[in-house]
Amino acid sequence: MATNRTETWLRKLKENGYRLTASRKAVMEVITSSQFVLSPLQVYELARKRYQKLGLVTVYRTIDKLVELNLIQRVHQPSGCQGFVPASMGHQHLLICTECGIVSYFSGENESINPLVKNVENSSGYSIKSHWFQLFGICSDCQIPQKTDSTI
Amino acid sequence: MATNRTETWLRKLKENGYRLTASRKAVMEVITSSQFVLSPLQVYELARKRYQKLGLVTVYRTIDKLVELNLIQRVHQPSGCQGFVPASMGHQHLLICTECGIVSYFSGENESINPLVKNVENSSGYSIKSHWFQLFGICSDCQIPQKTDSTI
DNA sequence: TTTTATGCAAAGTATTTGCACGGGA
DNA sequence: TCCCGTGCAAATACTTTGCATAAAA
Repeated sequence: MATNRTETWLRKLKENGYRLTASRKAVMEVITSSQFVLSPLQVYELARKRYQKLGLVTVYRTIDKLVELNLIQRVHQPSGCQGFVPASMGHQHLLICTECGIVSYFSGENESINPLVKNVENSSGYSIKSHWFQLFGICSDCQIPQKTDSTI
Repeated sequence: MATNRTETWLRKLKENGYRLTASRKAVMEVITSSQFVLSPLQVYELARKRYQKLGLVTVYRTIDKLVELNLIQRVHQPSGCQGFVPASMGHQHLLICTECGIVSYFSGENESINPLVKNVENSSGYSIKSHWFQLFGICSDCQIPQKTDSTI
């Protein structure tokens, strides 16, 4: 079942002259509907449940396109950076649970980050183009000892 | 020539029961004396100028040890995360020039980041364990059009 | 002398490319 | 029909492991 987000994505693909194929649909639906960081291999395994003939290579190629269209983003973590999540709308930052891997977004530009960036810009002489800000922690569900595992 | 930092590193290696070898010295001196993010392969190439017999495998193994001893840290960038720089003392953040790759450090905890982290912690219910904050921009040297390239 | 560290070769992973076929538009 | 997209196989990184030798302590 395609979510609203998938619809949007499919439209955006079309707008950019890409074809709508079963493979792409399967890959998009998997990433769209996941709250967790997924590696290409995980995407492949999950998407094959929706479209048996899918190949891993196509997953890589589709991921490239989705990144290019700014529909998904690569997530960097201490454990590696081969994971992807849907791109947040506007500029948002990631909050990642190191227990279950669930990802949420937050923003905090004006109040805190922008002034700091300005400070650094002034004192360093750099022209600052972008920033990364990510938080790692334990989500409320994972703080309850009994419930540590998760499904995608 | 060994810098002061290299001396410190060699001492720390010794303290932790590791042997001081020509290979390790070469690797450490290269990373210590570079202002730039270096990949294992780059470290290998540079360190071989100091110690011809060095093997790439030893570079990987030495990097592991240096990370473990908290003497170097992995740097995450949009282009990938196989680079390393000396670990900053205390908790600092990275400012990376996307033109020449030079890395510098800044701090900005109390004034801005801590309150934001607290906010997110309260509103999300997460127990936040760590954060990443990195800035990307163009350093003052690279802002002068004539001088864009760099050497390591 | 003892034991760690090294370098080489080989084995794993992860990702990309070449190419003929299949399926969207 | 036309041509993009696909899957397979192979190629290419990148990194780790096994093992006999070299070298630090």
